[in-house]
Amino acid sequence: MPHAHSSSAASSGGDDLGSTDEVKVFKDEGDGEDEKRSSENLLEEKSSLIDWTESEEKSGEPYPGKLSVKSDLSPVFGKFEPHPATGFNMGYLMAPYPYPNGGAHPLPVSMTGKMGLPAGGGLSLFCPGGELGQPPPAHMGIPPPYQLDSKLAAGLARTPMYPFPGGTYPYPMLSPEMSQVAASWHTPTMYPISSAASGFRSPYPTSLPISSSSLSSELYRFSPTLGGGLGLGLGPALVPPPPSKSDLDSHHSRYARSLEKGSSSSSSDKPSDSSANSNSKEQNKKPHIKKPLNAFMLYMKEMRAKVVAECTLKESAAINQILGRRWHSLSREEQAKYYEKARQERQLHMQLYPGWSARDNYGYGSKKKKRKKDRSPAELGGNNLKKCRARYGLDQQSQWCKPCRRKKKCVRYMEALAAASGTVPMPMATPQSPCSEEDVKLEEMSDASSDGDADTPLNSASSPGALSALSSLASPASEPAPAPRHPVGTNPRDANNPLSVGQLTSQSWPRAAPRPGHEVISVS
DNA sequence: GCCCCTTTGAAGAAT
DNA sequence: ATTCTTCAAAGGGGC
Repeated sequence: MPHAHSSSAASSGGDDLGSTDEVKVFKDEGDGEDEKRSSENLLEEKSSLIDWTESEEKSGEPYPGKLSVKSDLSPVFGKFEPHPATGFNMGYLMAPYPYPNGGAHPLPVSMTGKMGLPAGGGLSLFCPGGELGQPPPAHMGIPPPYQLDSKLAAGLARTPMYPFPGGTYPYPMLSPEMSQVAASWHTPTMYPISSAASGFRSPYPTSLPISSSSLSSELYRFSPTLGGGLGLGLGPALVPPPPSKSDLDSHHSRYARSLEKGSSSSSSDKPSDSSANSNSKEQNKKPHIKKPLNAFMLYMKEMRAKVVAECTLKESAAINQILGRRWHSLSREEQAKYYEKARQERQLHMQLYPGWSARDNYGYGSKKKKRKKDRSPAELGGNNLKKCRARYGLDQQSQWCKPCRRKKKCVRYMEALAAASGTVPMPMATPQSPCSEEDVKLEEMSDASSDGDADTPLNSASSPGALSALSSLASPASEPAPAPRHPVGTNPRDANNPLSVGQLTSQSWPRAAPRPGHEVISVS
């Protein structure tokens, strides 16, 4: 699997370009020692964050009613200042992290001119209003439950939400209001039992007896499709938007419908408990108890519409990249809110569906998804690479590049990469490059969703040459080798380290790690 | 209409 | 114990 490969490749050094999120955390660029230390601090802090919430839970206060701010805030977080708006958007190539040193400025607008990229003319920005990695100011509070029609959102004026002048960030990371916001954080849940039902302070006591009958009635009563029920005043995770067409396929709606049709089966029953003789179609429509949302999912759900409204992007894949970036730029407290939320979601889920297991959902759907390792290379994108090569007349040695995944010759990518790395612009910019601005933009949107990662050298250590070739462009040879991805005790898979940044098996595009003084830019 | 993409995190499966 | 895989949401896009 590319995941594993990329992991080893990263640790083997020399592929800064192939850096993924976690590499960024442990990246050794710039002030190697300091940043490494900062990265370690970040993980330590995040780990302690979870330990902290877990300890609260263990102490019998699953919902303490407050989410106090730790006093010993890490300098890491203090240093984490989301980078301000950049007028040069890499789209899929955007790095999700702010500059840990806090002193780096993003690519100045003037840079676009230096790179031969119009600042606002031919270069259409995905997010003209500002840098997408910006988390909302804490004082803006929690956005209301929204389910903006993306089309409608697209038509909205692109007024910058955070029209901060370049290089500035107008609000402190740890505003005094943050703790208030955190303190008032309700723990909305995606499950149709309201915290209001059992009290605010401890809505989901572990001792809460959940009988099938009572639970069923509760679920029916609070079904999202039944007019809100006790969902009033609750957050977006608990109060789904009015059912849309797509919602009809959602778990909530399916589940609600199943309840409405008849509560013949206990709501706590697993879906697999229903008749095995049902035809496949019906089976597919069986109540499907979905996994509880993790912290990032909750964050995504909440922030997606906002990002969509800010950007011209519509593709969820691109939006998710932005959200991932924002996620990493969130402050400790802001993330803590979502981790706490997610923890309670899990807790409630466990109570609602005691026998449920994540494996119950394996293969859910019309047909079981093929496991990636069982897929053929073609299924994993090999054909796409071939098609892409044919399309642009590239030779067999051609490698994907990001964001267009076409070839290293991609002018825009190389320019952006060179600019981001501070190196001399590449001599790759050939007139016959297929990457026109519009082309790149379109390709970003299409190619990114049309090929797998198995045959994506940039995403795989199977092509160290391509990686090193590109990384050499982004990284001066004098730079130290990347630090280990996962220092001892920081394995992101470690159950005790749910706050790990990135994922060992990240399927993300490798990103060019930002350097102090350079913003990772985007070509669109 | 199904599946992919893309993100992070959780959890189960596999090694 | 570690690594790998799947699934959560979302919706455009490919086939």
